[in-house]
Amino acid sequence: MRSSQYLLSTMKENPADAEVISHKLMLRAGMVRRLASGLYTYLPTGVRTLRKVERIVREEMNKAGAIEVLMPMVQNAELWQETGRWEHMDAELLRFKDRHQRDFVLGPTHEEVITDLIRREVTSYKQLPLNLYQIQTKFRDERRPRFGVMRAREFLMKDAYSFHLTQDSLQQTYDAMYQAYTRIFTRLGLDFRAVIADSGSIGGSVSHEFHVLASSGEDAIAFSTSSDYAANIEMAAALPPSSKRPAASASLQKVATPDANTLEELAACLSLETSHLVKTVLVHAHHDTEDNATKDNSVQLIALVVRADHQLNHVKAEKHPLVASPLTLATDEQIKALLGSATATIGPVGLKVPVIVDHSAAVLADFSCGANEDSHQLVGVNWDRDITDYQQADIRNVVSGDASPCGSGTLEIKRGIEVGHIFQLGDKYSQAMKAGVLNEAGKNQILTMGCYGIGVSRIIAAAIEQNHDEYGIIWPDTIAPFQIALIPMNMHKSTRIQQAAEQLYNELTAAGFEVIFDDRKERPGVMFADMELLGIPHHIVIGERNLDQQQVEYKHRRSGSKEMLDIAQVVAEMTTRVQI
RNA sequence: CGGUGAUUGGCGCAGCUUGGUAGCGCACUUGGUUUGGGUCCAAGGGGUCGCAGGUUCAAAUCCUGCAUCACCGACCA
Repeated sequence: MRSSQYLLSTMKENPADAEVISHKLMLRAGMVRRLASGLYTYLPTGVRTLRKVERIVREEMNKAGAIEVLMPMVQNAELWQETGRWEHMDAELLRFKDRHQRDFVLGPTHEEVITDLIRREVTSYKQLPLNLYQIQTKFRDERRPRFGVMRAREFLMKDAYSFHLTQDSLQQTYDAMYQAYTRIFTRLGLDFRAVIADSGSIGGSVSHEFHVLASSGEDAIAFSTSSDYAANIEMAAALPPSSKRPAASASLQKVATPDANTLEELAACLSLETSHLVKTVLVHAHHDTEDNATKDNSVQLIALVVRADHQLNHVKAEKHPLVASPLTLATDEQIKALLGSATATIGPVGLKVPVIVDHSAAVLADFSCGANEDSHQLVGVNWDRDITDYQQADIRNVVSGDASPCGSGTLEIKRGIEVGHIFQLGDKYSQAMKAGVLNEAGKNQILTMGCYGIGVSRIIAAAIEQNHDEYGIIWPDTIAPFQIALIPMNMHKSTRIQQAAEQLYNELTAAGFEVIFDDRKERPGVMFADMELLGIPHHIVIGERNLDQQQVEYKHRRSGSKEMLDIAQVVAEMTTRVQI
């Protein structure tokens, strides 16, 4: 590609609304442009990288025995009503009507469509197992799109769905996908980890996420310092403390804390460590009957208590049998109905609702909590003496230094960008949609399913987060928009340079390399800066002074190392240097 | 969804307090100059000042409403 005939669209300055480095660089390098919140146009350079990521994903999926299909992005509401997700997925699901006033959604995922397909097409156990995938645009109406294509509303995803007669068969495909994902992210040149994950609203039991490690990541991951254990913090179990609760020594007192607005101020005001303070949250209780009204004030509440220096873990909390899922905070009106005033200063003493205490808060003695009265705090509080009816559970996030639940080492927390997620779904969708086949005994049997996603467009942002420097992007060879940048110095002044450049361009292109030939009438500094910003991994500079020795300069973008190459050897040298 | 802030040429910004013919840098066009790290000089082109309404002789500027965008939060006693 000749840059004079291409659309480079590079920018010197950072656009004001970009926050993370990948977003800034994608805009500056001319990979994407924002259309509206969470919606992006891919410019030619962006598309080239997108297609390369797609290619690697496709190759490895095919190799792992998956078969490509393509499903519609627009889906009819009936399917979503069948699985109940028309109601449950709520605001994230973009709904609209066609000209006949029929309801549709823009597909955020395709379990319903693929299950509908399979129940029609597959009738015998002999056709199983099957693993079908597509690479397609998804739309999720994110409450807060951000970080450019990292959390966009419209994005490119590889989603695969497998169908089985038995759990063993599902486990085999699941393992194969785990291996395929490992190969994909390795080929993409990413520093990643597979971690134990929550299956969330998709459903199912067993699940792993694949995270690219980066400080800008939105997820926290807990690692053991001395084993392979790695889990999303949502799932990392906090072991109960081994220490026993000390005996109560203080008496219960109420103190006024008028000026304390934060936990730290409160702790200082009471001369306590924040670890001797507990915080209490009121949430909705789980209803046995499904259609219980949840909007009136008669809703049942539950108090959740954790140490003030810990964080409540939503995922753990909503899995507790007493707690409503999804986790729903009590409204001011509901708190007022319970306590007589809409205070935010809540504590478990004297509460007329079930109390669930985190293990580490339950070993505190002589601690402090809210007095259920504005600006007042109880001190010298003790379990069993002051609060008799409560139960213990693990409802907090692990923190760095906690004992690892695998039994070996302590936990360390790092941040990650979720680029892949695999699930064992079980029969959640096949049961709801009656997707079964005839088994060997001639009986209808509901299928068991797995599903496997990769955020193709997100991978690009994640790769940049891990691969950049002060000059711009540093692409891994496998996903660079171009492999080689050919940079002639002052070509328009020298026919010698021009001839050498043209010849090299033809030779490299004929040898199958993807070359960006910077034939613009620009000064050298402009070309260097643009090619570095773009992140092209291999640069070849043709200059008058080296041409006398029949040499060109080779520069490696990542290492910055430079060396001279004989012009006749360039194609052979590139063959050994460019990774494919 | 809640809070905060922003919206002036393709990008980054000033001007608004105190109303009076819309400006700067980058980018773009033309000519010259320079040529191994974003040269320099000169001349140009390009803006319904987010939208609607109001106040006023006069609104980018003051007032009202709306829209869009960004950031923070959505465990906090």
